[in-house]
Amino acid sequence: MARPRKPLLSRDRIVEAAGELVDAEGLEAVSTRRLAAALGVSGPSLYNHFRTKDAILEAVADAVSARVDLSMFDGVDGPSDWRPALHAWAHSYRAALADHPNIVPVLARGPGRRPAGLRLADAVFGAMTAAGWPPAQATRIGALMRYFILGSAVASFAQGFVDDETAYDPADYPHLGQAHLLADRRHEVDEGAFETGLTALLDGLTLQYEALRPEPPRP
Amino acid sequence: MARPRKPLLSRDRIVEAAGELVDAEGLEAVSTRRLAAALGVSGPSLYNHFRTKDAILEAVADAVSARVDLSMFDGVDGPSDWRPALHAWAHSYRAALADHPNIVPVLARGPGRRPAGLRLADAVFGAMTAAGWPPAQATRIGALMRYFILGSAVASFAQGFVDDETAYDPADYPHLGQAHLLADRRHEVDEGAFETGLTALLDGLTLQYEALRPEPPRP
DNA sequence: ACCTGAACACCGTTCAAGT
DNA sequence: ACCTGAACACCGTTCAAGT
Repeated sequence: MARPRKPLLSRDRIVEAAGELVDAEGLEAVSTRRLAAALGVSGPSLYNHFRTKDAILEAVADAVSARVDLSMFDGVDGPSDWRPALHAWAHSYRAALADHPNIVPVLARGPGRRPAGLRLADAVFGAMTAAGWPPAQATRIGALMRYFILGSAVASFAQGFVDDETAYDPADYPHLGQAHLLADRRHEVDEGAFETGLTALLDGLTLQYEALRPEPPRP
Repeated sequence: MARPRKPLLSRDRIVEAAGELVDAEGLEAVSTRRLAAALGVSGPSLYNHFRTKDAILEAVADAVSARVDLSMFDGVDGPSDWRPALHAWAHSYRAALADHPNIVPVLARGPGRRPAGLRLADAVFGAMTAAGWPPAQATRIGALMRYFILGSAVASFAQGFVDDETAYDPADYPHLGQAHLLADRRHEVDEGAFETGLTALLDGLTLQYEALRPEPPRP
C-alpha cells in the first residue's frame, strides 16, 4: 500500500498510542519505530503528523496537564478563598502526575507553548491576584507550587531507595537502618510527605498573606 | 597501540570529562563515543572502567551530591537548631544543583546506591530526629525538602516560558501578558520563589513542631 | 589489565517514489 | 495528502584480538 483512501493515522491516535507506551514501558521505550509498529504503520509515517518525536512527547505531556482540574479557581476573589483552592488544585495536579509518572520529566521542562500547561499557569496567577496577592507574589506562588508538585512526582523519596537491606551499611549511614523498607511503603510515605509539605507551605503562605494585609489594630 | 604501560583512563578522569560534557552540552550530548573522543580514546574503552554509560552518569550525579554542605547538621540536638540547619542546607543543596542543572534529572531518580546521596539522606534524618522530630515526621521532612529543592532545579518556572510575546495570546491566557519577560529575569524569579517557598515551608514546619511539643500550660 | 576495530541491533530523520 | 522502503549518520554494548 502507498496512501490509503482513509488516513491510517491522526495526531490524536498517535498521542494516545504514545501515552500508552510511555505509561507501560517508560520514556526510553518510545522510539519512532516502536510507536509506529504499535499503530500498524512504518516509522517515517509519523513525520506526516508531527515534526519531531519530541513534539509527540510534548503532546502527550499536554494531555496530562489538560486533566488537571482548574475549576476551583473560578470563584476565587477574596482573602478566604485562595487557600482551599490552592490545596484542591495541588491535589488534582499531583493525582494527574501520579497517573502518568513517566511523562513528568517532559512536563518539568515547562509549559513552553503547550496550551494546557499555559492555561494552568494562567489560572493560578489569575486566582492569586484576584485573591489580593500582589502580582510578584502571585508569580512566586505559581513557581513554588510547581517546584513542590513536580518535585514530588519526579523525585519520589521512597522510590529513590533500593529494596536491599545490605545496601545501607550502618557504619556508613547510621540512620538509614529502615531505608530498605521505604520501597514497599512508597505510596504511604510519598503521600504523607506531600500532604505534610503542602500543609506547611499553605500555613506559611497564610502567615505571609496576613502580614501583607494586617488586621486593623485593636483599640 | 593496544594496551599502554600506564592506563590512559581512570574512573575519576572519565567522571570529570563526563561532567564537563553534561554541563556544556546537556545530558543528551553524552554518548560513549563523544565522551571517549574527549578523552582521546575509543568508545569501548570506557567499559573497562564502568559497566554501563548510566553508571558513568550516576557517578557524575554523585559528585554533585558530594558538594552539598552537611556540616550544619553536626551540632543539631535541640528544638532551636533544626530550622536554621534546614535553611542553610537547602541553600547549599540548591546552589550545588544550580551549578550543574543538566545532571539534575539523574539525581532526581533518587540516591539508590550512590554514597553521597545516601550520606545526605542520612544526615537530614539524623539531625531531625536529634532535634526531637518523631522518626515518621523526620522521614517526611527529608522527603518534602527533596521535592521542593529538586523540583526547583528540575522544573524552573521562569525558564519554562518562551521568550516570545506572541506565544501568549491574551484571549487564551488573560493573565500571562508579562510571561514572555520571565525568561530574562529567570534567576531573580526562580530565586525569589525558592526563598519564598522555603520560608513558607519552614514557617509551616515550625507550627507543626510547636503543636508536637506544646508549651507548658500557663497557670 | 586495558586498549583497539569490527560488528550487532538499534536509533531519529530525510527523501524519492508510489497512489 | 499520506504512506512506503532505502538510506544516512548516529547510538550502547559485546567481543575477539593485541600487548
